[in-house]
Amino acid sequence: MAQVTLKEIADILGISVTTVSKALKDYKDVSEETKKKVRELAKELDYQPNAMALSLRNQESRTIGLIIPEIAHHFFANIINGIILEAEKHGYLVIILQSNESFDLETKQIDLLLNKRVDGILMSLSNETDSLDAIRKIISNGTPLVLFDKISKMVNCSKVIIDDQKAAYEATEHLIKSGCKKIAHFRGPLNPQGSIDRFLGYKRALEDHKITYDPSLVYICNRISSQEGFDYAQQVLKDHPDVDGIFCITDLVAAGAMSYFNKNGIFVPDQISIIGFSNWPISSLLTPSLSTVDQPGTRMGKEALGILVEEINAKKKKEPIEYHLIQLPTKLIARNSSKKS
Amino acid sequence: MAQVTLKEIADILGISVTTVSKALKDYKDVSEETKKKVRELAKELDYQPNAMALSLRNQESRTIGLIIPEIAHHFFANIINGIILEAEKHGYLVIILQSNESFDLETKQIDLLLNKRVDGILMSLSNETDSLDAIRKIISNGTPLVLFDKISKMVNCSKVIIDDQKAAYEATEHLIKSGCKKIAHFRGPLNPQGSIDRFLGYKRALEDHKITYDPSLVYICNRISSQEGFDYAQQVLKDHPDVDGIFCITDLVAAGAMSYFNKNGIFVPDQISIIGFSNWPISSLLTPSLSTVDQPGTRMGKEALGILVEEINAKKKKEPIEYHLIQLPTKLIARNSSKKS
DNA sequence: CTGAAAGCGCTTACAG
DNA sequence: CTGAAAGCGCTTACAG
Repeated sequence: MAQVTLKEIADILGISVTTVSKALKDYKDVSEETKKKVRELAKELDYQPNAMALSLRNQESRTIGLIIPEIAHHFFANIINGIILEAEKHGYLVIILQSNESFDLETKQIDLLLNKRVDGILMSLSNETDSLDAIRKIISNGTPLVLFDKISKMVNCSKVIIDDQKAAYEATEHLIKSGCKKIAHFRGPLNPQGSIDRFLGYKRALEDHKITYDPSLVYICNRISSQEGFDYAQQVLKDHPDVDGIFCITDLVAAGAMSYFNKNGIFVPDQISIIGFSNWPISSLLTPSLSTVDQPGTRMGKEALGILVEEINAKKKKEPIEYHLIQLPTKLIARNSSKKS
Repeated sequence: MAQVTLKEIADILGISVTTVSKALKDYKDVSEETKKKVRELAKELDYQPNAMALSLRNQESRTIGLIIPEIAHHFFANIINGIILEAEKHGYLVIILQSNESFDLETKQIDLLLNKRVDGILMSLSNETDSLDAIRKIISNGTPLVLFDKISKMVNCSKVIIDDQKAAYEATEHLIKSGCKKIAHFRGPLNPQGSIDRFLGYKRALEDHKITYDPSLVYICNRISSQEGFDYAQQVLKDHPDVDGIFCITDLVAAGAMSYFNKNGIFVPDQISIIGFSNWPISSLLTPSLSTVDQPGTRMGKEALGILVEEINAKKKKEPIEYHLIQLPTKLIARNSSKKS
């Protein structure tokens, strides 16, 4: 059977829709007796307010939109987890869209969400994103927006990120302190801020420890794949036979590199130390176990959603909105892949 | 600025809302001249129909709901990927909820989606789900429902699954053919159908190859974690020093087991062969690379969504709905962890 | 204490 | 060819 409406309850009870509505919302100007009758019947018929009607009437959809480059990705999956968890607490539902690192898709998806009249949007940018017009449209349209992880500094809104530069600095410093003298970096693409910041952290750590930065030790992983890690492992040995440490943009790349070394009798960490980034669940199970940097994905999701809800509420009350920039702490996890004996 | 409405366009042009609406929908009873004027202004003002109003008017939300036990899980993440991809093609948005393997949460989430008046629901059951009342409510409510992966045979609706029994049979047979004589099974919890079916496939493969089934070789991983794999690896060696093969419910469990063996100088595959399940992205990078069974996650998501949309359309046209049971093929992936020399 | 009316933004059967 | 009216299911200011 279809869902019950206020009108049906009103008809059965022989009263008006208005009174039913008010009774259910516990208005003080309805008699206790009427309230009781209404409540009982509503319960019996399992009345549930129609969300479509509520949205239109209240001008809020109680839904927020999320655009993310990739769902099947450990870190993002954790962020989604945090967002959904927190959204449920605040009574929001989450529509998820995947940009697949495509700028065109991302642009279309912004329109989809805007048309859907979501109450707010959470976004992590694709690597391809070069124009910010679509994103600025969200803001000029009056829809609260919070950027997380893959952000652009050029957009004026709240942001939740990790301190990539500091995290990368610590990872690189960890290799240095464990005895590495010549450290390569398998970095991410040139465009995304996070990839730039990790590179800068790497570079700064070298300089602070009086190791000359050598651009030929930096390899670009455009797809951030294990295959690239595998291939560059071979390449870096050819280019620099005396390399003794690698800082990889991601655990996946690090795992690919390690797999090459394992297959070719090069001992990790004795000959080459490796550290990754992200702390994938399986990283501790690699042989040797992979050192890495833990990123608080779930927490990032929760924080981003929390700020978004704040801004939605401020907008409703027509209060001014203050933008936040939150940097979440990361944690270095030293395992066996960087333990020089 | 807020979004433009039909009324605003009508006012500017000095015509009625009705005509604007019809012009935009290219009704034949509107003059070309009017249509042109309306279209141009609509474009200029970037008019986008209000989805809330459309939903209420058309009695469809163009939104479907998805309830899944866990998002941060490789296989499920791929399924979500497939669902979202396909949904976008059909013009549907997807609201995702995570049951976290909790029956209570799952029940609440069903209500949330029903209240939201989603056009259809996609679900994979939690391990805890023992009562099917909430799920049957979806059906009696008239909302199309498709179950995938973790299903219950007791619910009368369409289902998309893999043939777990066959896949497990093949995995076990692969170990037998590679020379294993005494094969343990690190199985999943007792309740979920998939876990039962994989166990049955294991058992049947043994019997078909004249290996006596020994219940003491079966260990239950209630949380399906790598830690359980690690612990049971130690345990099985103690209980059965001559065990020479393990079929694990999941790659994660297998990785845990392999990590124990690697740490304790037990050679995989020479002493013990291991095969997992699911083909996690990192499984090929383990040392030795992990044999496994590939499950078509993305395809499963696409199929499930395709069927759901069919049923939504059939319902709209008041056509009878025919339930499908789709079994997707899996693929055995033999790698080094099961290669006896 | 109760309810008729207006309105959220659309669509469409109907009248002119 | 155009537009007034009704209606999707609610809420709330207002009248009685």
